[in-house]
Amino acid sequence: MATAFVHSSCNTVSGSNPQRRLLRDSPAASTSTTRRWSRVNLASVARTLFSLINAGRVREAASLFESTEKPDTFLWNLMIRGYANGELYEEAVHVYRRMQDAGVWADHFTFPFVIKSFANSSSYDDGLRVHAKIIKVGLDSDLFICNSLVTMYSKFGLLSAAERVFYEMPERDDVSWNSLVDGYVSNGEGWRSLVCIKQMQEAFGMRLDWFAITSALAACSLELCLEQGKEIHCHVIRNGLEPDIKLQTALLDMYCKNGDMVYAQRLFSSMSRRNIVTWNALIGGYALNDEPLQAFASAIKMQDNYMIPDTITVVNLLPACAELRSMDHGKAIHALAIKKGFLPHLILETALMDMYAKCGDLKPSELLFEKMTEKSLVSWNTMIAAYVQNGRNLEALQLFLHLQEGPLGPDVFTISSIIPACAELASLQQGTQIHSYVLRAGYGRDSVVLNSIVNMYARCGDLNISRQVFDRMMCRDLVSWNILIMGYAIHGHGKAALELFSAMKDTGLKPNQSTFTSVLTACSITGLSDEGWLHFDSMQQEYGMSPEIEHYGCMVDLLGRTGDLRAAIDFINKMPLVPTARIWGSLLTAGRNNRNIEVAEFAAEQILRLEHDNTGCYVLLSSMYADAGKREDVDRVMSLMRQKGLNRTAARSLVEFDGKTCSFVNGDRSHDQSNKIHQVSSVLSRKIEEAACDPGAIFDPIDAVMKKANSPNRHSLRLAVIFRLISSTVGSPVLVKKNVRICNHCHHAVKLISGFSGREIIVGDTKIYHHFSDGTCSCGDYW
DNA sequence: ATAGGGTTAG
Repeated sequence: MATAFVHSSCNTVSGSNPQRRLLRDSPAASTSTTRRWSRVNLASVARTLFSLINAGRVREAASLFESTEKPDTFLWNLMIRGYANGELYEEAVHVYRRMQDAGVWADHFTFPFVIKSFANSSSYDDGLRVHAKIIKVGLDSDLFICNSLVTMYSKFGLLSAAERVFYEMPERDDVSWNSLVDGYVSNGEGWRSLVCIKQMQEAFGMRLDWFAITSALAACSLELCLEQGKEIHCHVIRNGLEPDIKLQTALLDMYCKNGDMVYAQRLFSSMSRRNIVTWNALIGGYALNDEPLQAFASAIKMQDNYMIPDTITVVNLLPACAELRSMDHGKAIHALAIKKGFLPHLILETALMDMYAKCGDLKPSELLFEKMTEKSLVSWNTMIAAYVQNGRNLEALQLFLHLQEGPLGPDVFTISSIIPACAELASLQQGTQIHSYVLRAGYGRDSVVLNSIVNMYARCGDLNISRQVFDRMMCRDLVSWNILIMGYAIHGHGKAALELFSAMKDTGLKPNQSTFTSVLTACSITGLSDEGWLHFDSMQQEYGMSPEIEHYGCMVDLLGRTGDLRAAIDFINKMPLVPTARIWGSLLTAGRNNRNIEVAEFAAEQILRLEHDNTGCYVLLSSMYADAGKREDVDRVMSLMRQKGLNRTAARSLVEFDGKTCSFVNGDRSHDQSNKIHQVSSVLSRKIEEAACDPGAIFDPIDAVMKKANSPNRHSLRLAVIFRLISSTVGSPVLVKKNVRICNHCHHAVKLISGFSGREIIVGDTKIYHHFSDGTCSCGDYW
């Protein structure tokens, strides 16, 4: 052994560089006696250092190493290995640098440790440099080095580089294959890893070992291949592979991820030993598969078995709290995590943010997010999604813009949260920018993302672009069609929507429940009565579907639209489903539009029986009374609402200007141009009164009762429309988005304004889009 | 002496 050390030391020290020899061989050390003594000394140091490193005693090894004069390659390698195996990668790299500075040559033993250190400290540039060096010194065909490089590149996410090393290496062993397979799995490429495994088995006749099996199981979890996962399970049993606790847990996890909790539970019961990881996998499985109670039960059972919950247990339980919408459970777990000292922890904090948001409380989420010392893209995505889920679209958009100021770039998750926010806000400019980002970032083939973009353009009032994106999609799925049909429906293009529906059927796609929601919505909004009934029947007769509450709602809307309120009530009474507030809401609207107060009162009664806090219902009823001149009833309804401690939803109108969303409330004076807006509003109001057909102009008790700020002249919609009219190019359409439905007064006023200004004005409310032009509206005054 | 992933957030 000692000779080998001396040999490698000679290799390193002497070489053929006279200058190096000159530098290293100082006159004092060049006598033959000193050299012999130092060889003996080096050999004994090597033996001690070797056993210290193997025992994991790196610090002691380091002090011995530092006191050693002129350590040889072997000693340097030992130190680098000691640090790398102790996960002290910075130190390992530091030692490697000192080794280079000392002029000692790195060999085929050195590089695997160095590569590992760069790989695990995400030192991308250093990793590439060391690869170049390896090629330069001619070690690029070494099996161990190449295997390490494959792992390094896949840890960097550079799969094509990993593949290149793999395919160019002169010989490959099982570690080479397993490293590549793992590279695919850990980069989310489940399919490619399964293909690779098949190849190594079939084309190269290799046996799958423990590592290959665990990778294959992870791939089956990723791609939801339950059948292949089961095959691997059989393979384990058939080939008599000793299923150790890790392998069994990997199997358990595969069943959990594939949603087969029955099998997972069976496997779990059959296990002779279980550790914390096993329990965590089971708990995570129940939480993932919407069995929150089972998740909690398992956590309790786990503790009965003397297992102490760890960070991962807590992370796995949080989605169960979210699923139950139980803040109490969530808070208790949060408290436990604090008590146990699990925080701060990036993943745990992110999971907590998500839990609070899903339980409907954004405050704790925001606090957690602000205070996080380290934020990953997932943290940002979670917070953005939290805002969107809770209807706080403006904040979501602000946070999204804030994210882009930093080093992190939005990914598909970010995009699929933020696009619906743009749709809700009708932020066409923002949405368009994000669309172009999607194309640049290469997410333009993701059908989920594209579908949300088609929807976004439709909700931003641009049906043409929406259609264009749809037409250019590589593969349109059922959702794409449903979205586009709905887009045409809400803009009042019922005929076009129905044409799309038949085009969809021509492609061989089978409609689902959502398709019929889109189709029936199209019929009801456009008043296509015969077609509506035809499709309502065909959905049952031809497709064997049972209509859901939404479909019945559309039919009530349709009946209301044709003015047959008696038939609408009969239809509701004969429905096989229990009518919900949504159904009575359609009847209420029908009553309002047909000016039938009795029907409206009846519908409102039903709604308030189900939803005592439905403010929209009070408001609509009171406005009907107002229009009918029933002052006492207005007072009665409004005071009833106040008694219940309810406030009417603050009406808001949004417009986008210069890429920013501007929000207006009734009587708003907060805007830069408020003075001008109000001046124009007064002028227009006079013109509208002169036109003398405002239904509210003759007698308007609401105006009398409410403060002046609440007069229809000051409604948020009018302010928003005027702002947009005076601040945009002549001739371009005006788009306003509202959070409540348009009132009669505004509808009438905007019709006239579109005539006065010669501009197209599009107003999206919570249900439909009104296209005003030349003094008329696309909804035909029924909404 | 050298290369290796059981459970964790959207």
